[in-house]
Amino acid sequence: MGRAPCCDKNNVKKGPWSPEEDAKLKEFIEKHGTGGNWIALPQKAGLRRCGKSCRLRWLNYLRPNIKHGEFTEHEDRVICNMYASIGSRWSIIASQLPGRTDNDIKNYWNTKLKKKLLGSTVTPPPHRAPRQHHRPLNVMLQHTSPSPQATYNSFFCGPGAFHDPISGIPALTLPPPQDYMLNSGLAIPNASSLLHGHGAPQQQFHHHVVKEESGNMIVFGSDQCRSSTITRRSSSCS
DNA sequence: AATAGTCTCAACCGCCATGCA
DNA sequence: TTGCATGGCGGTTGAGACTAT
Repeated sequence: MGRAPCCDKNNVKKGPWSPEEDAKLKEFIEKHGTGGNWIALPQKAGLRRCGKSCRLRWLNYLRPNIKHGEFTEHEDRVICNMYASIGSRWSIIASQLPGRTDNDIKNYWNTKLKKKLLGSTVTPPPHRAPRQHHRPLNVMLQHTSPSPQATYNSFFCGPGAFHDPISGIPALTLPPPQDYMLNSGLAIPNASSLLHGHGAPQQQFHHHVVKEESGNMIVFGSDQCRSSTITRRSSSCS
């Protein structure tokens, strides 16, 4: 027996949302809220849409204070740093960028930022480990390879790791094995609260820490790479 | 101007966690 | 304790826009 569908797919409209549908959804939620039940919402709102689709549309597009368009340099840096630290946890990254959605950030990373970082000579990183979301970060990060950490290592530090296109030096390299506290105010201003938010006990954060020192960006915490720096100018994270 | 190739991003898919009966 | 319904998430897709030839 397969998994029950979340909605009657035959009676549900797919594809791009029309302005009328947008208006209906927005008006309904502004009047009544979501009612804590997205599955029932489309029927109540008179929409022939899947509840998940409504949720996504609201969160990614209709919700107030959504920011669209160009990412700022600061946002770029936050995304780079957090990706280096926690991997593709887009919702967590999005929580650090008010007005940005996880979908937005994910798209931005996949289409622009990643290319900026990797240049054209590097093979893409291996696939993530099977997803372990909703798990405490510290557990995830200490998990067996390929973990986000391993993924990150091979991504940024392994053979073919990306280099500064101008100087040719490794763009992100790492010091010898050592535990570091997640203490970079720049990297993840409230990473510890993120950990707590995921129910993790207070422990040292055994993972990469991205630090900025006088214009250089350094990532700490690998078990195979040495430290060095890159210039901000040549860093694609700028 | 036409066509092919590439890029962007909204939306969908399916998995997993959580809450509740 | 178990099973189901729902929420939330990350990965992927595909249509339309854009660019190159």
